[in-house]
Amino acid sequence: MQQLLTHITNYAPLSNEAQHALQNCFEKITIAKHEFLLTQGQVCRYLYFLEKGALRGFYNLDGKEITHWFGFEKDFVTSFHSFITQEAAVENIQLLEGSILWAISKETLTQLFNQYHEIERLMRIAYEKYYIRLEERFVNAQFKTASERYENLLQQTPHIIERVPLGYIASYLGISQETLSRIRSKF
Amino acid sequence: MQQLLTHITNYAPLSNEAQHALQNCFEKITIAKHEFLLTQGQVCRYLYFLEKGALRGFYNLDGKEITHWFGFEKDFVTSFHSFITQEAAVENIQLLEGSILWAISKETLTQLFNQYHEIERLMRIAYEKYYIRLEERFVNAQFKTASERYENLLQQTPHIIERVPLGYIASYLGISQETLSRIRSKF
DNA sequence: CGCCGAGTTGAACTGAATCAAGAAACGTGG
DNA sequence: CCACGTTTCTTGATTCAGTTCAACTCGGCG
Repeated sequence: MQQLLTHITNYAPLSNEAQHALQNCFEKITIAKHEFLLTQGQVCRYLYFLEKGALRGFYNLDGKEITHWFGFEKDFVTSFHSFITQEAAVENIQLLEGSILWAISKETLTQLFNQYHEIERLMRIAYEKYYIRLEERFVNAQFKTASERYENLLQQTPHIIERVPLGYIASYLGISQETLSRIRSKF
Repeated sequence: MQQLLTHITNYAPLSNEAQHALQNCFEKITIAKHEFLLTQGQVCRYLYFLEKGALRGFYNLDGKEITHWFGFEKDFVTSFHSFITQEAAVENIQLLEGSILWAISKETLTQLFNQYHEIERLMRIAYEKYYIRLEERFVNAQFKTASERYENLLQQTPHIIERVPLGYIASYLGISQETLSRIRSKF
């Protein structure tokens, strides 16, 4: 929990009251490897902070699993589309490792927004960061080659190779597992 | 200006005071076709609301112009990365038609955030919408074929064909102009 | 020991890029 | 209002990155 607070106060300072309110509203969750945090068709009611562990978001396309994001330590994770719109999710969120998470429901978060301007500000700033990250990934996906994307990934999250099966990484990069294997064999 | 207010109060309701404050802080701008709103290397200080007209964001890669977004009526436009971080922009924003815009500076917006919780909320909600939009585009870019992406675009913004040169659209879709031409010849 | 999932390797195929040339549309000045 | 150059769009031939399908290797585990 301390990790969560220090992480978010990096985004913006928070008064003691607001910190306490947050502390009371997040609920600790521990889940085992391979379990699901969310399956398609459900409405995603929670925003999660990942304290320890790893997970992936994926959806099914023509009978194939498409992994389109990973979550690691200190990431906020949720099915953004479903969480924001409260519509049924098209994606699944699955644990890649046993993990410790902190969860807050959409309703609770909305109440906190009403009570504390500074918490809503925090969220606004978090969205800014996440928007920029996504924009970068988008540009990479559309305008870089498979090898460039792989090298990029290695620089940004070198540890990912040891923690995530190659098939998922290939899917994340938008290439087939065979192609990733060939890219790797050429260093 | 009325258009701007009705558009944003669709996102979230605003008190009269907040609406007045906003009205006083946006500045009207009219610019001619082909002119630039921003060129790479500059810091983007403004968030714009596009009342009438069209524009594109593009950057240079290996001597080629890559158009990666368009703005039309009722869009908020800016170089998000540069506006958020206040670092030098990598992209250019150019007018595709003579346009009417409303501009607000980052400093002024920040002041409004401090004064009006509800305006910061509005921005938080705007980011949510824009995040979802970008996420959708990302998934399309990575996992759909060129023709599917073109058909998608036609459904979402059918008018785009008459207003934007095909070369820019091809670039936006992440394909070459020749390929787009061939896709079109097959309806 | 033999199975199973994860990763690698090979060969044939394909969607889209590139290079090159031509056709159509557009705008500006005489 | 036409003539000319420029920009925009199309068409064809070739090339290439990455997919697909299929077989094979390797390490772990019941």
